[in-house]
Amino acid sequence: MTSDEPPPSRSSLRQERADTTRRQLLDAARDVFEEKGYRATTIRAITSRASTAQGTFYLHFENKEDAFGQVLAEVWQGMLSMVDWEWEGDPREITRSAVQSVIAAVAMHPGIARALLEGSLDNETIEARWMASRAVLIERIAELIAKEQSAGRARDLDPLLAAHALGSMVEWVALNRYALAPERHAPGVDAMVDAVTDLWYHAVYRGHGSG
Amino acid sequence: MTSDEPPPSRSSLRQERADTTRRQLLDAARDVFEEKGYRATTIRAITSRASTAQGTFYLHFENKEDAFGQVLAEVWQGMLSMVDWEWEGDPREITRSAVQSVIAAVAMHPGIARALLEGSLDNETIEARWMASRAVLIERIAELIAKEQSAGRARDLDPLLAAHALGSMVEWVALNRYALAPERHAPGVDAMVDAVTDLWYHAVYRGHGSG
Amino acid sequence: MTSDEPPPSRSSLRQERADTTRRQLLDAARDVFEEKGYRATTIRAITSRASTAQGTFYLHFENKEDAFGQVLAEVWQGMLSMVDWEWEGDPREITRSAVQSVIAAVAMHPGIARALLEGSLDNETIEARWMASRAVLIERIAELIAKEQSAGRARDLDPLLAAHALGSMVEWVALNRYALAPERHAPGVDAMVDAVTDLWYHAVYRGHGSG
Amino acid sequence: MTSDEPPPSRSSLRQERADTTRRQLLDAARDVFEEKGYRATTIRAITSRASTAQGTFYLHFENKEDAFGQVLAEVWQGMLSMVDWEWEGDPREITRSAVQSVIAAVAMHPGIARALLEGSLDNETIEARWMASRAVLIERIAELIAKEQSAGRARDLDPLLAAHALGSMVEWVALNRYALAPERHAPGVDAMVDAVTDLWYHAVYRGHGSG
DNA sequence: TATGAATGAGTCTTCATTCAT
DNA sequence: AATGAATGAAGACTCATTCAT
Repeated sequence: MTSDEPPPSRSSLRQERADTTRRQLLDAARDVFEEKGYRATTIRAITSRASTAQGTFYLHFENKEDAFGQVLAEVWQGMLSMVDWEWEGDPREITRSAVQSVIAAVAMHPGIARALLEGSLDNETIEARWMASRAVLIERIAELIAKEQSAGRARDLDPLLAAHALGSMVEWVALNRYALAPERHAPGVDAMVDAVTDLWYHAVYRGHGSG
Repeated sequence: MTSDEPPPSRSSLRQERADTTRRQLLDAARDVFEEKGYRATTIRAITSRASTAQGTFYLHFENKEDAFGQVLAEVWQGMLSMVDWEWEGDPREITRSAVQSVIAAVAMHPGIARALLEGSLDNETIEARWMASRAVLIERIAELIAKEQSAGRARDLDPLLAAHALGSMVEWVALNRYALAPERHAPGVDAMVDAVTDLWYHAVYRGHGSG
Repeated sequence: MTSDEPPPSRSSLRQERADTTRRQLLDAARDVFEEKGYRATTIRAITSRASTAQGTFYLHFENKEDAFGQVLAEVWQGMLSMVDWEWEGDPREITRSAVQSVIAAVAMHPGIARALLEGSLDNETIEARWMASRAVLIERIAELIAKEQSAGRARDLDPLLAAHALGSMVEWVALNRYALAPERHAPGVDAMVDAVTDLWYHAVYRGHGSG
Repeated sequence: MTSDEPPPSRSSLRQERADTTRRQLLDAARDVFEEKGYRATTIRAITSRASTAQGTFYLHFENKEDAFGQVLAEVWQGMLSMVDWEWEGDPREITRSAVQSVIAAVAMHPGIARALLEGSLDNETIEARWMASRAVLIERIAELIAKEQSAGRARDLDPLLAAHALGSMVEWVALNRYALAPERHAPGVDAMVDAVTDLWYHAVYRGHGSG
């Protein structure tokens, strides 16, 4: 009682309960989206896995789209932190780190990545969110290219168009190899990262002797 | 048509009718898929546009997936013929032609391209077909790279992995820019083709002075 | 076969079937609306009573509102034909006939009348339909009053306002006595008609000695 | 308030709190019923407007029906006091006053009036309350008519039936014009009151020359 | 071959009410 | 007295597919 923590108020206890429920729902949602994809995921499946009444879902989310958004935010959180590249240092390493981040993120949550694709085709809000997210990434790539051009290291190409193309390359390679047709025995993440990094590097950087 | 043909048997007449109906359905299906996408397309919408009864659809197609497959076969036909690149000549021109083919094909049938993506996420058969189709394309790219390597023009890289990455780049750029979010004021096809070709070329070919 | 009737075409046979189904649904809808009112009536209740699948309902009606509209049209049909008064003859008889028509119509289908009231409060389309229907009736009453004024028989009063008030009187008496609170032992239709007619007559017509 | 009162006991303080809460809820309920009508009013909307938890509602009311009843009691209170006509004086003025009271009451709380109608169709208890309330009013009208008949002023008609009809006329005119379809450019309250009064008067009172 | 009426499974969402704290 | 999280029942509507004619 003399400690600097306030006694747990009535509301904080309830809050704790609510948070638990919310977490159960969010975890369940993540799992179901991962397994079933966006459209095939039903509210009932989520609440059922979370051992909750259906109505409880709507206490914590507006609707399926909202729940997916929150699941994405969490997974994205991890992905974005990975994407928080070091922009300083060896160009090749920077490139590699960027490529690695994206591919690893998709490889880690292939079902969610696939659901994102599916959700975007089904729901304009999800599409808009994703496109906005992509735009940020591409913008950063464009900035990197521009900076390297200023330093005389990168070739003379339109930074934004190049960023679009290179970002697309990484993204689609990742989605195709790890989120679509996952039955194929894809090459390991590392080999893929190496190959893509190599292409990216030579596409952007100038004169490297013989390659 | 005048006399040297046997009088059309009853069955051939019937066959002719059936072919007409089939064609109407196929045209209608193509249009509706283009407009609505895969999931949003209903059998009723197709038969309605074809001025046919709903049941008639099932005389000519097994189900929606089958109809989409047949639509795709026709459109693909056109797309693949465009992809029938000239593999001889100036490497840069070969590259450009390949890039151009893919982007133009998507730009010409954006709705179908989007529906293909959507259908693949919804239906394993469609996904498998697409993946098979992709594999052919990628295989050809890999062969091209290998050949250029033999000729000493291309750098030393894994042809298949590189083909995957480069094919993905072109494909996803095309889909993103022309089939998804088409409201964005995308750069013209030509500018995009130039930019992608340039990246591809420098990524693959060796030593080009300063770039 | 030699008669002038065409042999029943395939479609007419099917049409007949469809008409039967439609009739079953319409009858069922009328009964359920009559029993349960507007809101409490569910599609399932209707199709269940009609021994039909739920989907079949939507083959014949757009939705509940539409079905109610069609039920109303039939019942209304009967009511309107009753309301197709003779506008010539003894003023008192005209008045009586009008009053009688409305009250009898409600007394004959009290549940539907109640459902109409309920539906109007729930659904703007239904409300609009009813209001339009009322407007016609009131307009006719107003015309009658105006005519009687021209003939020097009716008092000098605003025909439209009077029509509103008198129409409301009949309508609400009917609804209250026969559609709401039907548990009360209401006076017989005839006594009510007499009383209302008498009030109406004296309210409108001029100088009748002592009454 | 200053000193001659005993110090408020803990329970009376609590009571005071409760009364405040109750009042907030009642005010909120009145406002929401007025705005949304009976069915569309949710407990959540009421407690939300009252800045109260949902559970609190059930400490003060049994359910929605009960809350509406209490709201009605308050509003009715006001309405009934208006209906506390002067039963002495010029017959025409008495009539006018009665008509005016009803119409003004509805015009003052159109939403509540509409909700009453709606609630009556939804809930037997509300319907019974209303019917009981109506009965009192009609009874008084009947008494007035009987009295006027004794005085030789009113015509020879069944007082109760006439009261039903005349009460209905006023009530339904008011509800229609001011609580339902309020978008119509209704005639002003005064014009309507005049017209209805005029009809009522001539319907009931005897021999007034030419009108 | 063509018809089109019939089927019925499947899903989101709202809301009055309860109850542990 | 107050809280507010949790409950779970209830209902409209779509659509791929079948089948008797």
